[in-house]
Amino acid sequence: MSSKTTTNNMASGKRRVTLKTIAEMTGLSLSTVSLSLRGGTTLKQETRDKVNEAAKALGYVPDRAGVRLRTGKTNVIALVLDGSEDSIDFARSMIQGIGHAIQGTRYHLTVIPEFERHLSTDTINYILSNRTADGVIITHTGPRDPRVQMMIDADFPFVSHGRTEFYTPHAYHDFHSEDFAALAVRRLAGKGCRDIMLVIGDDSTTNYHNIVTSFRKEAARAGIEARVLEGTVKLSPAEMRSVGMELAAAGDRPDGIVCDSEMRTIALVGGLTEGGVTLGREVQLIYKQTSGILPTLFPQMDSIREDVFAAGGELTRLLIRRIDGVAAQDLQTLAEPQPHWRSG
Amino acid sequence: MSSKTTTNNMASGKRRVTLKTIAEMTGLSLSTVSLSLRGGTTLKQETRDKVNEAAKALGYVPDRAGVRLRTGKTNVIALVLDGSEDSIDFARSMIQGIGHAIQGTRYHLTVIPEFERHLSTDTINYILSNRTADGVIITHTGPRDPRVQMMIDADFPFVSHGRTEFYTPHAYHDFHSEDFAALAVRRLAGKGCRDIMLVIGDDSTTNYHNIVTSFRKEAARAGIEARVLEGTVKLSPAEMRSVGMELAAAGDRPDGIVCDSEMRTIALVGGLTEGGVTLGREVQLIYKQTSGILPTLFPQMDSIREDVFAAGGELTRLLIRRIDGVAAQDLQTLAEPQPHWRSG
DNA sequence: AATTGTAATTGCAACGTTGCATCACATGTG
DNA sequence: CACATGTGATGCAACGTTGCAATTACAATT
Repeated sequence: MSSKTTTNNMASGKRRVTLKTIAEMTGLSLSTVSLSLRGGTTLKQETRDKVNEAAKALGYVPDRAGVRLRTGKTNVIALVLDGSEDSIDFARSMIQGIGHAIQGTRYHLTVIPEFERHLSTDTINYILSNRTADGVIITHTGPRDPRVQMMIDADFPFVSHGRTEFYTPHAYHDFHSEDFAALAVRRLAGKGCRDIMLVIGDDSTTNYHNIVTSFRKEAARAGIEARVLEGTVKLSPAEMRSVGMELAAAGDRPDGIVCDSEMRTIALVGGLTEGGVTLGREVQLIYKQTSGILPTLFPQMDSIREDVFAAGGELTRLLIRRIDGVAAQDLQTLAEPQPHWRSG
Repeated sequence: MSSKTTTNNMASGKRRVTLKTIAEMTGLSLSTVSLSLRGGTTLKQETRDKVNEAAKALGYVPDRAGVRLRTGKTNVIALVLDGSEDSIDFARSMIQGIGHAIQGTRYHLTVIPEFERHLSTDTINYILSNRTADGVIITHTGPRDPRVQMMIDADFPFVSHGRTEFYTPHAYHDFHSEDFAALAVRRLAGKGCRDIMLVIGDDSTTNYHNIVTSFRKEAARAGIEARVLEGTVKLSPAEMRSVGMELAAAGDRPDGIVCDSEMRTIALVGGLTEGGVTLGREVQLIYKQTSGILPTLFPQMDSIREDVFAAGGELTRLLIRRIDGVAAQDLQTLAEPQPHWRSG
């Protein structure tokens, strides 16, 4: 139809399909095509059909750079990936969850790994100044997390896996750690434990405080002894293992243990076993489970599960709504712990 | 200084720093600033200093959308994340490795999780047609991987974690599986094993074939019996566990086992142990280790390590050089397995 | 004084998109 | 008939960047 090709570089085979291509094909103007594709209601139905048809036939997909330059929207969400190894396969599950929730949307996921312990705002700062993404997901949130503070101040959309103590509300999705601790304590008490111990690591997170508090409260309510073994976050697996051995040998050995991390559970169980303790007999142990590996390894042991895949999905949905302007206080959800009791 | 503000939207506090900002500040033209920042050699040294100074003072960072629109370069590399769970923490290590190698470059990382088994070219197709990234990293490569074929055909920069059997060379970084198998067999033979078994999963990967072949060859050379337990990829951990129990009870029980996956190792060891076998006594076992968890769990057991973090870094460096135009056949490297023998 | 040569700088168009302001045209109203 | 109204469609500028063609500045040569 068209007699003169404009500035097509036909050299490289097929040219990229843009609004212009559709315009040329339909005989409409570029503006009309653009308007139509975005659902302009002032257009004739016939026109809109024609455009949609051509777009589909040509396999048109809007150029991200063009949109981004014009609108400022990156259509990207960023995951700041904590370097901690406490939960096995946490990263994969989280990413899969986000990826699943992202399907069919215009969003892409970029992952920014964190190397130093997450006290730093460097990464967030980078994201904000580079306009890397429209929104951010952070994990392992602390009570007064400086990253949260920074994004609140900048009025930048984000959602945290974990709560904080800030007055200003922000979007979050969190594991209900209080219920986790309470469930675990009640279970141990129900099994006849009188002297239980909480083995817990990262005291920089809000969950740490939630768990400790709830653990103590629920033990008091059940009328049993409660101890907390803190500062295990700095211990290597080998060191954690010897902690287990020492515990096994100790005179005041607890008869029930709650462990908040899979890595520490593995090491601890290794040490206890080597120290001659039979788990489930002399000592009861309940751990927080996220990966599916531990149940394979310790099929007889009680656990309470956090579904990280689901968390990733929920975080994503919250974030997208936040980006779309929903108020932060309407975007706060908790995930209930899922107990997996093994015997009676 | 400037009397009339141009089109600044001073409403929202501070405006974005662009080339224009620097141009206004230095009194130079926009083109000059752009040229200077990209190291134009025809500029006076004085001018270049002035521009650099202003850029630093203002904290200028080039707008990705602008660059991308103009040049077609996305400055993004994409990782196609396989959904398999064989290697524990594979995803995290890989991403950390990539992230580390990316530091200081202009590249960002986007991760695209794969859900169905990786036979599909949908994801690659999406990346190619959307110009999502400048290059792609894929893992768990198969001998005639259709994804590789597709990217070769499209002449699109990529690097695979794993080799293929295609004639056309492509960039890869791979674990030296042949050496892994040979090392393991020799170790077992050296420990006195006469009847060894390879427990191996995903037969869709190239590594599968490499390992099986090398395992058989090396066993023949050592003059010992060699069996291969195939098709374990479809088994759940629980099923794998019972395989271990059956093996423990079998009359023709092997006296040495090589296992290629951490997940299967855990389940297998669980089953064998429950079946009454003492690892390291009646049966020797060597596994491929990637995560650091297994050594904690089985501190006395031999393993051969693949450093996935390092692999991620190497893949990234190869890919970037590929994007920069280096020939594919010059971008092929192998990682040597690192044996961790525990006793003598 | 005019010309040439070289070094340094700049204008312009384009990448693909969006949204506002405008326009063409047919239909209605006084 | 002049004018307003409404319906559809379009022109234009801008987002930030780059690379080429063109321009200027200025010294050196004729």
